[in-house]
Amino acid sequence: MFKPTTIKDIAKALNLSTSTVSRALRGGYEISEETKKIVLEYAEKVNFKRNPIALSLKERRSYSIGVIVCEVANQFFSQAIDGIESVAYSKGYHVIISQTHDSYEREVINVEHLANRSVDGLLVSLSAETKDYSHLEKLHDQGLPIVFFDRILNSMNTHKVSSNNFKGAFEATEFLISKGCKRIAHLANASQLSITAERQKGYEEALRQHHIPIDKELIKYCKHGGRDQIEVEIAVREFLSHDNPPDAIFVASDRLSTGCLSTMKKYATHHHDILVAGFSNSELVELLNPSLSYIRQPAFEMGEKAAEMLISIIESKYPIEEFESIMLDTTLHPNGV
Amino acid sequence: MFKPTTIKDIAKALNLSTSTVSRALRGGYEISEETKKIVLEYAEKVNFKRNPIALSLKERRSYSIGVIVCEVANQFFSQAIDGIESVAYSKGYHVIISQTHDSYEREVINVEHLANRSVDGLLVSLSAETKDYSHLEKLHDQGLPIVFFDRILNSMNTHKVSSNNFKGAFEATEFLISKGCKRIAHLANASQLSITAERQKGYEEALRQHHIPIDKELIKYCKHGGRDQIEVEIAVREFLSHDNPPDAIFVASDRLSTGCLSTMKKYATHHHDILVAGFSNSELVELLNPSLSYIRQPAFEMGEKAAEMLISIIESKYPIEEFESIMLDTTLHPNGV
DNA sequence: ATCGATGCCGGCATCGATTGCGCATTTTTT
DNA sequence: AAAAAATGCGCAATCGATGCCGGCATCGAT
Repeated sequence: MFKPTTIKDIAKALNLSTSTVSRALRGGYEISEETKKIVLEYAEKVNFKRNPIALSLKERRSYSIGVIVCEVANQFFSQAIDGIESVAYSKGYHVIISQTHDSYEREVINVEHLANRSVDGLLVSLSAETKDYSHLEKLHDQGLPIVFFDRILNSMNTHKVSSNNFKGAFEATEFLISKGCKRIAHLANASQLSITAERQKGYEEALRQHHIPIDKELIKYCKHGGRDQIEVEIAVREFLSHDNPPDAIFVASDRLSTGCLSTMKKYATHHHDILVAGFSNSELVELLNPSLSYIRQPAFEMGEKAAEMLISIIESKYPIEEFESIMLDTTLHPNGV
Repeated sequence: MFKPTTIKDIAKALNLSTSTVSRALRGGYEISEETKKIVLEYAEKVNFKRNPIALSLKERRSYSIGVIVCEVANQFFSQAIDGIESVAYSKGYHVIISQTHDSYEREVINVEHLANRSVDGLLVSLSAETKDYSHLEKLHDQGLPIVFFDRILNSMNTHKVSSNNFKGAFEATEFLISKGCKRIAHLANASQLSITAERQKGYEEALRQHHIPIDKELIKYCKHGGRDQIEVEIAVREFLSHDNPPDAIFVASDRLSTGCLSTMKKYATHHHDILVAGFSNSELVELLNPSLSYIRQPAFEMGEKAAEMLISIIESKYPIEEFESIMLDTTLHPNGV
């Protein structure tokens, strides 16, 4: 069937040994200019490409990095992936993308799959459901380079890239307060995620500084990250049907933001009275109705940084001792009213 | 660094040969139950996983399939990828995703990259810029299985999956006519794409059947598929500033649809007088303002079908002679007015 | 008792590319 | 002119897993 030319074919055709061909093809300090020219020309002619799989076996590495995200349909992640790819390609690495759909089982399967010597390192943003991290810790202990981005595992000693979630949440909440809102609800992601805790702290701190009491009934978590629309819908409808309903909602993530708006449009007759601000990297935000004030994360840059860090670990000669945590700033985009 | 246990390590530890261990690990009809048990237990204990790279080298295949799309941020493609993955995983294949960003150069690089014996087959949706298909034809001639979906290359003799673009376009245009529109513009994708031609035919046929003259000035192509927002903006602004401007726009693809709406919101003071209908698989469509009537493609199913077809070619013992072209129906979702 | 049949397992080559070592020549040095 | 150095290239091992072939023992049959 599909059978590309190998170094052996060239050797046979040119009546040389495979070693000579191999050396002629790369550097080749020990090969005469003449032979080198013959080999290179012939290789070009038969469109020779070295077999990366054979190389991986020999070199015990694959020049590819694995990316674990909840889903590529999420614009934050697709932008981050663009950043990852731009760095990876420029350094000669493949990128293999794997989606967890915020499921713990899928995360375990995908991580094991990728780790098994087919990637040189892993870029991970945790699934919303994940509470047990042993699948990652085991691999990391065995020496597989791992860098976290966005949804971080604080307890693991490695590089991490995140955005300033506390500040982003704080600014968004303060913006809602500045618009006169007094009862601000918080629609949050799964409680075990790093981003959830950080964003909730920012939200609470803003309320505190403006002397607005924190009402636990106005904070709801989506433990599957809004994997099913219904999960978001239930939470938002509880807000809406509250005896003393909120006059604003601060939403902690992309998927939840749009889910929240859909629900409001569907069920709230008076939805223009409720301001919504949330994290979103969607390019369609400005076209939404009800409108959404949004906090944007520098997804592309986060991807770039994470990929650079991972590749630096992979290519480091010695075990890394000192690990970095990078935090990038978000931007607030007010909208509506 | 990262060094997983190999079959050799097990052999040494158990004082057996590698062949025995190998056979004990899989079926092993020639190995005594006793040795088999010892090997399996030890393998389990040291968490042995066979090295897929070594296997790929030996078997001359990788159990992975490559997917070439313009970008994963596009919901149509991310949904198609979900379909592809669901089939691929269930049959034991990896999925490697590669983005062209509608650039011809990137397509060539990515295709070559994947083809080089690291994938067993390719699932391709052409880039908007691509006019020369030799990079794909060469590989196909060499025997690499290729299946097209969505953006098809008609001249290549292989399986193809598309949606009924003609019918979808026809219905959307007819819908606009039924709403009383008389001057319906068409914002199209790159002219060499299969979907562009099919959708344009549907549009023109609807006009013809309703005795509306076809005005070539009301048809504009985006030859980079709307890779840059500015490309769409220029086209739409030309529509808007026309002496006799359109009262509706039929848009041929997802990215163009949203780009069109943005531009209208930005520049058209009277944008509510212009109806817009277009292809879109975005989950946010219902929340858009200006509103959009949309044609939805069965992206997930298209991905499933394409993956099934590709895997059937890969696993077929004999060269396939008869190729299929599958066409799935779209659905129209009217909105606004 | 000898031969054949089986059961169980090890040796070796293989997939494609790389590389240390070593063997020829040729060129340079003394 | 003889010794030393340099040049150009081939042999064989290696990476991990597999599978053909062949060896050795045990058993039953003739």
